[in-house]
Amino acid sequence: MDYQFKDIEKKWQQFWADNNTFKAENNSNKPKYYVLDMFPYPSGAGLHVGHPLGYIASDIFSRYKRLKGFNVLHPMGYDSFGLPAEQYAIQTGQHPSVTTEANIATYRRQLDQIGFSFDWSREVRTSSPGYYKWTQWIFMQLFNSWYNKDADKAESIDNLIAHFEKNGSAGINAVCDEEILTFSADEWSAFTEYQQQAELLKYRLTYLRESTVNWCPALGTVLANDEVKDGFSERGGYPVEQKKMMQWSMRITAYAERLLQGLDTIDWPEPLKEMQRNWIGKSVGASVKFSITPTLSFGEDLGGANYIEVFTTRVDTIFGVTFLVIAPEHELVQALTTPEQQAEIEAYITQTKKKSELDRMADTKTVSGAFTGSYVTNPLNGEQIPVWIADYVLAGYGTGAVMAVPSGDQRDYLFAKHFNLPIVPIIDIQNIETEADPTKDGKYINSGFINGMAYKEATAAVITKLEELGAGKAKVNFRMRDAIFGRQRYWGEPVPVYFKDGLPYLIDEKELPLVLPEIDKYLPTESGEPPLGRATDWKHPEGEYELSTMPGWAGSSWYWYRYMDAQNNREFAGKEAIEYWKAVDLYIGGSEHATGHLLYSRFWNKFLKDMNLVVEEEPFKKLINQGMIQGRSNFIHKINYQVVQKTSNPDGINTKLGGDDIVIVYLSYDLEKQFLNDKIRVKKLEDDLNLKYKEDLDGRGLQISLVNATVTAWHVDVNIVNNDILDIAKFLENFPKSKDYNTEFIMEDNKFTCSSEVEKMSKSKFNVVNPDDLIERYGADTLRMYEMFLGPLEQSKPWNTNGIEGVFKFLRKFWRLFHDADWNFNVSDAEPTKAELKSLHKIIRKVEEDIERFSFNTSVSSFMIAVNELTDLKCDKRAVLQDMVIILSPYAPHICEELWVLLGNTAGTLSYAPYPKFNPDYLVEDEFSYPVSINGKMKTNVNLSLSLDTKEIEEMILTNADVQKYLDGKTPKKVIVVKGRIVNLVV
RNA sequence: GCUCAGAUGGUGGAACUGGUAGACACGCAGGACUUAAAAUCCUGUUCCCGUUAAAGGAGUGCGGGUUCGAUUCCCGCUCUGAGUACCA
Repeated sequence: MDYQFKDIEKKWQQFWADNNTFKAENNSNKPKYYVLDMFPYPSGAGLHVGHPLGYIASDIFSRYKRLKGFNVLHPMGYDSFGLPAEQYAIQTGQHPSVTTEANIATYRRQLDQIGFSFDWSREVRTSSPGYYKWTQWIFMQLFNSWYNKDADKAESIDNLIAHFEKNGSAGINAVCDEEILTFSADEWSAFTEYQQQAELLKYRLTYLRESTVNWCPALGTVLANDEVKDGFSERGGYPVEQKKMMQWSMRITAYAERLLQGLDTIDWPEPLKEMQRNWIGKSVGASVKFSITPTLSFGEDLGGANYIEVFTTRVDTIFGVTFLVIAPEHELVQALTTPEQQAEIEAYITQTKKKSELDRMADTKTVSGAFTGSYVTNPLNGEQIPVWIADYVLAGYGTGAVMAVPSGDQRDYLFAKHFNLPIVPIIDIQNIETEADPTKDGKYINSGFINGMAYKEATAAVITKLEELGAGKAKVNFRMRDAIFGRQRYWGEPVPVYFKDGLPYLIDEKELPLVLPEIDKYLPTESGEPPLGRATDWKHPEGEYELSTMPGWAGSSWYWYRYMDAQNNREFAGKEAIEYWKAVDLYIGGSEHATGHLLYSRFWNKFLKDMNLVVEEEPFKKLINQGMIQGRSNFIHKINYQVVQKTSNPDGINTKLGGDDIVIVYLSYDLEKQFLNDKIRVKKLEDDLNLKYKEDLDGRGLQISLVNATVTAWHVDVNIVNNDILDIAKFLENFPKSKDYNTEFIMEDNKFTCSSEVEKMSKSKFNVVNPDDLIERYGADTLRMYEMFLGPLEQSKPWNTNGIEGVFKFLRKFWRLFHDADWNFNVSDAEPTKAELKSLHKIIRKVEEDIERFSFNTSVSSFMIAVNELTDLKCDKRAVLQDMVIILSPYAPHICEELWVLLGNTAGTLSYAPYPKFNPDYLVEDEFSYPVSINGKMKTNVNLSLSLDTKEIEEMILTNADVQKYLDGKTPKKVIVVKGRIVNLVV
């Protein structure tokens, strides 16, 4: 029979499901291998076309690893809490769980028909109570923990309480809020319950704090920094504003250093690691205190502080400081402002506030600021330094204050120039005539005791001096902020917390899961509380439950552990399962999760490790980014002509644009250039059109004019365009507009071509290609191989189905190797020939090498070469073909299962068949065709035995008649012979 | 601005540690089969010049360099994509 992909694929998908072919055991003599895909959010649009790319790659790898004798865990699930389902619920009143369920069904159907080897018995859904019970449980562990900097790990809050009871706050080195109390053991005991809990909250790894959040009024929720792009929400593109709110936060900053260090231990793409490094943003420097010049005559209260603390990465430039700049929001601004400067400062602050965050970011060129009137003292030379405020200093970074060194920092330089502040050079080789020079080379000048020193020495000396004076110390600063962990939304995990006297308490573990309550509407309450405020009975016996829910990243920050032991209802995953699978060996997914999911997951993993709940410090040993799939749009070109009034009126010729109601004229793209410049052809077309539509035109006294005609490109559905050639019949069928109007297609040779462009894939651009359609037309095996054939996995590429025919032809050709001319299955048991074995072993080695380096596109090409060779050799030997079936099976599993059984093997054994062993003996050659180049230019080939040594080769080449011809009697100056590779003659 | 990635025929792309640039596939052109079309098969296909096959020459974004030899290594630049953005 001919290759019937539909029957074959359905049959084997059913077989795999019925026989649990890909069920992984949590125990095996085989080595383990864990292949993870980023699980999808089940959106209403169905599986996004970008998804299969990574899934196919990971599936090929999983199937390959099984053949290689590994116990492979390859699970799939759904990140099923999220905004779109809730938006839909708001519009339709339908419960998000209903939509989610329906969408999951679609996803499952789509995934199944691609033939993935997932172990579905381990499926997870973040929105099912059986799953989010453990998300809530992990939240509780975080609540019950603090970060001990001395031990450099998280510890139980009970340890901290014990310490407080015994020693008070002394000797605690914790990552905590800035304002903590200092107290003795006795004082602690004397604290009320409320005071104790309030104090402990400042240490917990998840805590409540008033923070400035990205509030999105349109979505009615708070967004994480990585969900905001240029002041707009990433999802939906609604404006985002800054708002102060009581919020749950996660003390991810406690792990900043470990998150940074850990990057060096994992095999991830360098750009991705770089993104995380930038996000963490470690800078090594020093903090310096500039004491405020005493006796503030205007008598403001400084609140105990008599200094401004700055953070700098160039403490060596401290002698070049000529002013201090603090953020307009800095807490000392009011205190520092002198009465004379009051008006100016106030005006500046008002002006800054008016500017939105967006403007402030966009407008980096204009210099602005205001003088407070106060001065501080440089701790190293006692100089009086004016204090300014300016919005280029950010309140949220460092201490919100900088020491300005205009000679070395360009922004400070511009500021100094603008406000006429002094610029002092501090390094002998510095050139500061037109701009700042941040050099670290040269020797210091104008710099007190470090004059004459070099950078390293000077930095150390300054820090030592500052420490002596108590005016500063070495300090490391991170850009990363604690992660906000709350959404004012319904469709998320409820936070397992209730409030008593305004302080949060955990619910009892026995009460988990705290199930999402039913509500009447999915909108905030009239008083502006989150949707959970609508639930009746949303109360704990001791107090009110938390009304916000967890953010999207909560459920995805630990899901790979749930796969290890998905049915466990006593633990998030059993110890044995965790100790067996340990960590993910290969993770494939998009780089868009670089600073979200992938960072939060590493954070939770490190925390779980500190709690001795998991065994690995890093969750994803190797990670590969699949490239983004862009859209490839097609355009149909329409001629915009004019319709002219036949009889001119007194004002001359009356013209109007367009004539769609008479006839729409489309121009084949390949004709466009020559056509519009060809006056004769244009005139001919004009006459033709006027003749053809004469009746209609005459009736209205009109005439078509192609003078000054232009062409406009319109998006056309890529699904009715094949290799840029439009299917006109389908076009007329699909577009109502074309049906109701007369339509002309200007073309040659019956081919109407469209132009194309790469842009974002979207419905509005008619460039969405649904994998379902391709499977219908070519089958899953073709789709799988074609997606790999497109190019390197990591590279972004437009979704273009131009070459899919070639892959389909390849599979048919492969099928034909096993069949005779009448499509009868027919293989021979004869011994394979040398040439057949050579082809086979070439591909065995090549595919193995390619898969190991994730170069799937090159192995598809190699398969084609192998099948071409075997076809030419008319190979029908079982010994060769059976091995071919095994090595091709990870790529095209359905056709291979079918052939495997036709070859007489037991159904279902292919997935665990041993991978053929490569034997180099079959590839040994005894001759090589040496390319001979002269001065590096390839001229000719000479066949020589590989047993010859260099000297003999040289002789043979020089005496070769062909080579002599090229040498033209000259003797080469130099002869380079690389055995088995090349010969190069220098003349 | 900074950081990272990339640039090879008409198109997607190949070329492992410097060693025959353009594998494989699409498209295109020509041919076979067919009443015809589709499907299938065969041949050709980097460009220029030339042609009976030839023989030349140029060529991996641009300009230099190292080397017997560079798509590959080094320096400078241009463009494209991604991330990030007054980070002190």
